[in-house]
Amino acid sequence: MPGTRGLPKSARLRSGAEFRHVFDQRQSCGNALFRIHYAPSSTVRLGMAVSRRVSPKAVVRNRIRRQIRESFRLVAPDLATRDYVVLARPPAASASRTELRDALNQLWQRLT
RNA sequence: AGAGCCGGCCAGACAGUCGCUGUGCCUUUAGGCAUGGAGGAAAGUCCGGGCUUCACAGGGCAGGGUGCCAGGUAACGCCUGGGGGGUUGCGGCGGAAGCUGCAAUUUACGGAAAGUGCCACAGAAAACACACCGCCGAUGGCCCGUCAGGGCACAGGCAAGGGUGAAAAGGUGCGGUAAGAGCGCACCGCGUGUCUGGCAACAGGCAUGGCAGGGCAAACCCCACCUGAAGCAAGGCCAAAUAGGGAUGCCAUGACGCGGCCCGCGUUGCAUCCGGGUAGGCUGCUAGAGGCGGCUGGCGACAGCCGUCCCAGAUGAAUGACUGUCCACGACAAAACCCGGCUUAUCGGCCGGCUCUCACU
Repeated sequence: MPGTRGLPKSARLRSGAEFRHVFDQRQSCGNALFRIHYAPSSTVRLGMAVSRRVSPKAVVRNRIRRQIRESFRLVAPDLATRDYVVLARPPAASASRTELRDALNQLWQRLT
């Protein structure tokens, strides 16, 4: 079923207001590497927050972002229709690819 | 073949599957097909431009920057070529001081006879130079001696030697002298003048002065030259919802408040239009001091001409994920308006040039 595992623009949070809305719900869960905030919505959407505080190097931040995107893309159809904001925490900067994936999958599992 | 230096280039490769994003086309509002999609430093933001808005008659000051000369460039604090100085090594000349050839390396390299300031420790003295040890004591003084002469080191002379220091009024040698001193002379160094060569920095020759004067200007400062400010979150355009502003019209010619009443003033309804402007969107946004190849000019940086190519354009922010195979097992690190430099980070590999060593013909 092609298309069901895509990640078009409509499936992403696009503005500061949308991010603020999710954070203001104060609903979240997390582990050592990530924290996921969520809020009710009509569709499943993703937002990412990987700040300079996680790592000053753009390369490292990009690597984390891409793992989040890919991980979300694969599980999105199984998730409840909500807006999610994945917040990276500083230890994520030194984690390996598989560690990042495992940590994310663990959190998605809890949210389904 | 190996080592060193310099310059240029590459930055795991290939295949499959699933994604993201720019453009074009087809179908249609969701897709399909084709094609493009991080760097040599994209980085640090240290300089220089373009572009944009604001400011601006002209001149000056302050502030900031640059600092041997010439050239290159849009411009530069960059680059190229040249000059001077320093350091090191190997030589040459000379009795020495010193001079000089080659190679490597280094240099913020205008001014210290405009002024101010600083120069620890050591040392007698650190700048109108000085006199601790020392040398002399010719001259004057004292003493001894019949004379010849000798002694003392009081006045005084000296700055050669010792010692201190990063640095002590140029160095070497000869003469000279009581001892000494550019006091005299030769050579070297330095200053001044002049001539020659060079666009110039500067170099060389000749003459001349016995010799001016410590260092620090990446201390203040002086001189010459340059310099308006802020940055794409610049700037331009479109523009909801809500609140508020302005204009016009309409209705009762109303209602409420101030007031004893009239006039008056304030508040209040509906519709249309206008301008400002927030969220948001569009633009700026990538064809350019552009890449590649060739020819010509130039020692070179670079320039001119011709041909050819189009080579990221995101915006809560794409350029990725997974699997397999192979190898020299993959570093530093990712655009955010665009260029030119500088600086810093970096696993490896390829190509060219020069020098040295070894081997072979």
